[in-house]
Amino acid sequence: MAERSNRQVGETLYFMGQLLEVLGENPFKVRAYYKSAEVVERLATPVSRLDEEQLREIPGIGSAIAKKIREIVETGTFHELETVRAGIPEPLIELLSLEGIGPKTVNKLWKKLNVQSIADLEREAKQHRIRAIKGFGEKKEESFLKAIALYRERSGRMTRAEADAVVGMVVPVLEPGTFAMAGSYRRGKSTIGDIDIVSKEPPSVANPKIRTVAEEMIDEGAKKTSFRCLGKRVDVRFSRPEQFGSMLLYLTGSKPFNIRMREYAIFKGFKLNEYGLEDRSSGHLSEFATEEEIFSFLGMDYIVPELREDWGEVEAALARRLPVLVEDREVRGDLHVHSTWSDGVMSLEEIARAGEARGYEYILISDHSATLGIAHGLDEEGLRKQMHEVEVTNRSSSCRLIQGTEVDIMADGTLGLPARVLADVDVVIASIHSAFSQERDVMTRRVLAAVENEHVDIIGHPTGRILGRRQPAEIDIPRVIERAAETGTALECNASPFRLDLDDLYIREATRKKVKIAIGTDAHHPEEFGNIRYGVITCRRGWATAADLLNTMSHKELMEWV
DNA sequence: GCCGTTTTCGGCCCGACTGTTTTCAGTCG
Repeated sequence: MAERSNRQVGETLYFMGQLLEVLGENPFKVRAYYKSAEVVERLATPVSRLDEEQLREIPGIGSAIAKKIREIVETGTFHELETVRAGIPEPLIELLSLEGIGPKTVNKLWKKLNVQSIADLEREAKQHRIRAIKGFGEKKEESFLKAIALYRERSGRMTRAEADAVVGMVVPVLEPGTFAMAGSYRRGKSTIGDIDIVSKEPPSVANPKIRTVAEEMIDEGAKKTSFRCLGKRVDVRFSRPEQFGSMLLYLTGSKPFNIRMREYAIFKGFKLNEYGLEDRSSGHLSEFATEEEIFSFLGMDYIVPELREDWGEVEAALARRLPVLVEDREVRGDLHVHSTWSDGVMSLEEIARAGEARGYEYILISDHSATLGIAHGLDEEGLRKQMHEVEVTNRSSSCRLIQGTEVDIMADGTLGLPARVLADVDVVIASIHSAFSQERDVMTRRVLAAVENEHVDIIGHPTGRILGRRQPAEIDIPRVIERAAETGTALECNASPFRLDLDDLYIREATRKKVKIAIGTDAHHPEEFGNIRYGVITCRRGWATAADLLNTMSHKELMEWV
């Protein structure tokens, strides 16, 4: 039987939450299902391996949901879900994806007009039958049609590069020094839903400038403005400078982190909101210009944005046991770069100059092996010629090029170059570039074979995902991490904004198991060297310290490590 | 349905904005 992935289990729990919500169930019960879904999906360990008792120990999962998870693992669903599902038309749930439509609206449309799908809603709105319902009017009909149109052309979450493009449009119209980025952008997530900004400028000053870059103003109030830019939603909250810290804390989130912080504030006798901390007995409001002052006021260490996920960081901050995360400036080199010897556009000379310009000690030249047809890879002879050119280039460069290769992990788990060649290469990255749809067991064994190969130093982009285009391959990453810990193999955090692979949760699992992480940009073009920051921030989200990375080692230490 | 630094029962974050309303419900973040 195929093992159920955490994603599948999470989606099932999430679906239950949606069904209950549309039925008008107790909102806290609904929240419990959503919360458990989220917890399961960001757990590195597969829930299918945990028994009921172990599941119950996970915060957010109680005895009822623990039982249901076991049921999902064994049967793919659970009895109560099937009972509830039978009473609701399936396409109804999709209506929840429309902007401005929540469970109450879905329920009302269903009960009053027998709307069961988006197509039904579109028809009813066009024929002006919505306005017949009490509480709904002409504007609702318009907004439903607009939401449907928007949903059909939806482009989903942004890569970090796309988000940077939106930011690049908006930021130039704002006054320098008067604003800060917030939301998932600031937290460094690998994909971004919308762009959040906190501004000290009053809306009367900022809004006219914003309109010049907005395709559409979604709403404009005295305290916030929402608009669309490059098709993406941007939210701006306005704040007085004295309250800037509270507003930034609030808008940075995450939502679970905010809830945790506000609960803790209640425990300490305060109400926490975006304006400050209000003493619950006296009503006195303390204001904070910076986030640091808020953490200090509550008696905890400062939590950097990357850690704000309610992932144990609040407890760690209270106990003053937060990790010291790796920083950009500690990175001494890039561990995955392609040259004109395979599918890159840079010569070795150009790569060395780029490395010097960035102040790097070294760059790992990791061109493809010849098995990958599309990438014009190197065979044994080509690789030996490249070794010579690397040597020559290094004579006149302060940034050392390290001879490496990115060798294919073939469908059967063997490598694309013979062992005698790999033995002569300083650093070997082994990656999967083909046969992504193998079954989980086959796929996992394939990667494990590479981990166990004595010549392999790093597993490149381990899950193979391409954000928005290709799901992660069916690989048991926790098992790969366990084995990598035993063999001393490093795992890559590929810094391409289209990959960010491994992602934060596996980085955290890997560092817990003392597996080293190698950040590589996979750069094929000179402008891609800057992507290293996406890799660093992803590692920070995975609680990685400088000691967890290969990139923080000196050239000498790195060579000793391999 | 979860959880307990105040609780094994009774809470569960907090506020902005829109549309449809004469005071609020619903949605969103």
